[in-house]
Amino acid sequence: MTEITPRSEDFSRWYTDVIRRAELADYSPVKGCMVIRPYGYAIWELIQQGLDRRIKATGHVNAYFPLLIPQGLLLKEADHVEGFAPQVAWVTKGGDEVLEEPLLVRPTSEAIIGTMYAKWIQSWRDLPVLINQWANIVRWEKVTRLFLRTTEFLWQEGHTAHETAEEAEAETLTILRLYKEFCETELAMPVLEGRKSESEKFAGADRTYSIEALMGDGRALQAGTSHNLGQNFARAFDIQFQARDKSLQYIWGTSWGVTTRLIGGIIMTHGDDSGLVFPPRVAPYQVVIVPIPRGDWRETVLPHARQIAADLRARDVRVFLDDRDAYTPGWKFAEWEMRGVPLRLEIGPKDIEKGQALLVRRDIREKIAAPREDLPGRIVDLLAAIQQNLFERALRFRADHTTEVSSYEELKQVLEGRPGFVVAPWCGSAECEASIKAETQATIRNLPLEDTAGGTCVRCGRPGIARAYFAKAY
RNA sequence: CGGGGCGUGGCUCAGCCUGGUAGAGCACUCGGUUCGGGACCGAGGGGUCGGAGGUUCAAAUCCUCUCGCCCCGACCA
Repeated sequence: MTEITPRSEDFSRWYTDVIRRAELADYSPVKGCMVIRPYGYAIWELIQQGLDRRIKATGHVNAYFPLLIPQGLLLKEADHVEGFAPQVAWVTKGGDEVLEEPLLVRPTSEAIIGTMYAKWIQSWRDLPVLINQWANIVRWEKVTRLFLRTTEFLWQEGHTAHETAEEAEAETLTILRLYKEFCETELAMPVLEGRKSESEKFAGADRTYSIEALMGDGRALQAGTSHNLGQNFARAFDIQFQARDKSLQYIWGTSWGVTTRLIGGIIMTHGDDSGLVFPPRVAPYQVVIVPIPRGDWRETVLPHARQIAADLRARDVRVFLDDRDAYTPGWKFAEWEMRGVPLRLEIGPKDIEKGQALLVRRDIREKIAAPREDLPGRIVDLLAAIQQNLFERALRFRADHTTEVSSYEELKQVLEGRPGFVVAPWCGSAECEASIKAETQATIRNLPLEDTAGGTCVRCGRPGIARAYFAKAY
């Protein structure tokens, strides 16, 4: 069996080892593209459910736009082209016919959706348009990494059109908060919400906001972005409406997305040397039942295990009954721990005698002898407790790995030693940002939403416009 | 795209330097005994050695080119 490199020894190897060993994903014959295997795809489905519910609850609807985009459409927004052109995959032939106008495989859908919005929007009465799409995207990345950066990936992308700048800004922030709440509630992954610097913002946006998580190795992961597009795409794609005052106006746009990268975030936030640790709310299996085979266990033990599984399913608990007899209980314990199942339930002759089952928590490895009566209720409570504990643990980790500094020497020193977020005043200049990046590899992850101006720039000593969160990032 | 490393049964690797009939452990299949922290015995199946070309009587091994993957940088969700 493939050994998993301990997380404490080599984080990168641990990450790829555990993904492949747990069968979340595998490399494919296509360069830069991975296969998301059933156990990994189940997590994505749970992410989709949780997110889709929230997106719809805030008034958005789903639609689907074409994968292929005519070259001419991409060219319409100058910053957008410049930002995405290096990453675009092209279709130049259909069958053996060379296309008059090449098609690009969408790296994002502003261009095609903007084009349609121009047709659909005539009046202020048509606004807002609040559409989301679940789709795949292709970006020709130089270097790929399972879940974190692959040539093709899955995501949701919201694209909205509004009557006023204020509405667009409110939408952008609504989604940012939605993402934060989702990550923290469902994934037990704390995130910092904030605004991106000019140099880090989306190609074609006025302002980009992001949520940033901290991984177990002290590097930051951008977990989601929400862009206020201003009227840039409206002008480029001629998305106009007649306003209440009869004047012709450009709409105010937003776009926002999160991707399958979130799965990488879950892995790197909660995993340990024994493998994966899944937050119950997105765990493909929340409980695995391991019956202890002794004697005629199929007659004596298995029926109890089946009954417990049925009771749990009735409470909407995702449960797997591992009754395979090719493996020993000890093997199954290790296997399901590696696969990150939050709660294991062991049941054998001894337990049946005592009218109990043995529960083992993945997060703290606590063993609990639980009486058979109201076992499902106890398990539901335990799953909630595990979810809570994982979030609090991650929050503590982030607090322990966030350092405020006031001098450049201090900033460099902290970044060399213990990784994590480093908070320091910044003057707002791209020059300081770039030189800090060049000298420390750390980038400004984002700037807090609340006004935090004050102090002097950690790099140049001019007045600070904000306390910036620096980190080495994925 | 620059620097480094690696491609040999499903996985991890040995063999390559010094060319001479492809190996190990794990995994897999079948039978049996087991099973409360990664069981054991017995019998099996499976590899044109990443690909192409070259040198040679003979290439996993030597030479050239090429493709892929991993790690570190620059770019990005």
